[in-house]
Amino acid sequence: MKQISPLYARIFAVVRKIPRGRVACYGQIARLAGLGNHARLVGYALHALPPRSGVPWHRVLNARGRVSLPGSAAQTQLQLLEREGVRPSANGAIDLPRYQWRPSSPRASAQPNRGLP
DNA sequence: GCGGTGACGGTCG
DNA sequence: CCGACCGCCACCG
Repeated sequence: MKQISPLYARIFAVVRKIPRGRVACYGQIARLAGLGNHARLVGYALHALPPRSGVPWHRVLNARGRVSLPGSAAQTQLQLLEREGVRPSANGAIDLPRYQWRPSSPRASAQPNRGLP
């Protein structure tokens, strides 16, 4: 049994809040977790995350809308995303402005997320 | 206690 | 659009 740091716990908590069919980038998670712009820590935390944690780690992408996992794990993540209705564009990247999760707009009343077919 | 590493982000070419 | 460089911080040996 490993004791996770409160920092990790906060990161995991934020990732858990990502709705289905929606994605978030590492920097966004870091900011929501109160880590500032230290997105690397989020990646590190997710790396230490066991597969059965119940955390939707597959909804976390980098700022380019690309999967950062090396090897076959990337395929797995893409498959999980596609299963939720999130599909990459022709160039292989996910349309962030289209799928990115918005916990709550600073300027509520405006959700530029329209465009879903 | 120190040094290297990494599921990143932003900038430059 | 893509690739390379640097910075930033926690974890591991």
